[in-house]
Amino acid sequence: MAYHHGDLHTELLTAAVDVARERGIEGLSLRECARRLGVSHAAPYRHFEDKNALLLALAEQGFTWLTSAGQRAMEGLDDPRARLDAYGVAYVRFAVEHPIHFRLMFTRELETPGPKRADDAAPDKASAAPNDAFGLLVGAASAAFERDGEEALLASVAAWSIPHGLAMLILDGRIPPEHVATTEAVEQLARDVLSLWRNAQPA
Amino acid sequence: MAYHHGDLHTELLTAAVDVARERGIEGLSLRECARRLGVSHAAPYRHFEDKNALLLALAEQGFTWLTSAGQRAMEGLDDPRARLDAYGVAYVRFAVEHPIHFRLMFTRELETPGPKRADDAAPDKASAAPNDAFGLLVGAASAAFERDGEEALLASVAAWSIPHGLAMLILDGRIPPEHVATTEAVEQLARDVLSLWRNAQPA
DNA sequence: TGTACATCAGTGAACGCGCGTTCACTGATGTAC
DNA sequence: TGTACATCAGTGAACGCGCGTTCACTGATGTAC
Repeated sequence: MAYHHGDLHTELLTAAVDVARERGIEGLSLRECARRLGVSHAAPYRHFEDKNALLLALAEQGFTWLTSAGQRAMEGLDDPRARLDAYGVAYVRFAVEHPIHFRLMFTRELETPGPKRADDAAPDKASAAPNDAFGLLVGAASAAFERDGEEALLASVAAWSIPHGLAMLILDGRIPPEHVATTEAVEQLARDVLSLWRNAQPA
Repeated sequence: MAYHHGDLHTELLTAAVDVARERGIEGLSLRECARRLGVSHAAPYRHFEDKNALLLALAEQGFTWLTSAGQRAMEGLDDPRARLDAYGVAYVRFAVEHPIHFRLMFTRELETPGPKRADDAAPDKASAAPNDAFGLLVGAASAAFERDGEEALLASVAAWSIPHGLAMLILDGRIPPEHVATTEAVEQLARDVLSLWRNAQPA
């Protein structure tokens, strides 16, 4: 293997996901990633400022993937409610397929980079990726619930809660295994849950 | 202060919550808890077998509290849908008031004690506390959705997803602050979200 | 009431660990002429 | 085509850190007689 690695940046991202899947996100270390890639433990620092930067990069990648998965799912659908449900199903599927990314995306501390809490400048170089994903949701939700302005936000939160909650419950192992054994089963479960609420009667 | 501490067991639990609130669950260490209680760092081992045991105790405490909060919320209500909604609101409120407990309750690895994975005996001394909380939910959900048997589970998952998702989104800072500024605001938000779904039309 | 003793909850020194990060370095790569 | 040089991506030794856990110990507590 050459001295120069080729694409260590990208490989670090995927190695990090592998490690985190095996050991949990808390068990993830840069040194272990380097080890697996057959590279010295200082090498990652040529590609990421620090560990947090790598985690942030994964989160951003996750938001990008989620956005395109959502767009793909809603493609060709016209009915606003069908579109919203499709997004919800895609959301749950994304979480199940990319659990590390998903968790990282919602780990609050990652948002504002690092330990420079009381800093001055630090222009919050949060990426636009989360906003894209969220914007997509707001659009779909306000159309489906026929709300706008102030109420669009409420509709978005409502629309978001179901797939988010279901995704979290699945990732945390709270759903009986037979309902999450395959991707198809997961999608079916998500659809069933959504339709159960659609058919709910006002109290 | 006496040589004997009085009730170190209990105080360790509350100290752990304090530390975790400040530093995050990953930043929680037994040594820091001991430090804060003015006790040597070995003292906790008189009360908990290891760190994981303390975390488990907190999770169990959380389930107990959640169960009684749910029962209290549904007390005196007859309509099944009103009962389910009350449980949901209480659920979100509990998460906001006890975020550390809540997260610990759903951190999967905690369920089966410690590193004895390939062990033989280890009769899985998981407590009944989670089952109580879950049983309460299943009962409320199947009554509200008028499902039983196999479908009761689906109804439960559906009923669980909304408050769980909303709770997680709040804890992870994804809901605009004005909606979560006070306990009352949180309860109102939970009610609004639930009623939005109750009034949703079939697609 | 007093004494002997078992028990229990603390102490503090010590262990080994893996980690994040920095640093001066060196080998590889590619570009200007 | 060949050479000089800047740049960049690696290396490996070293730093300091806080942690979980164990151990032999000691001081306090309470009970039996």
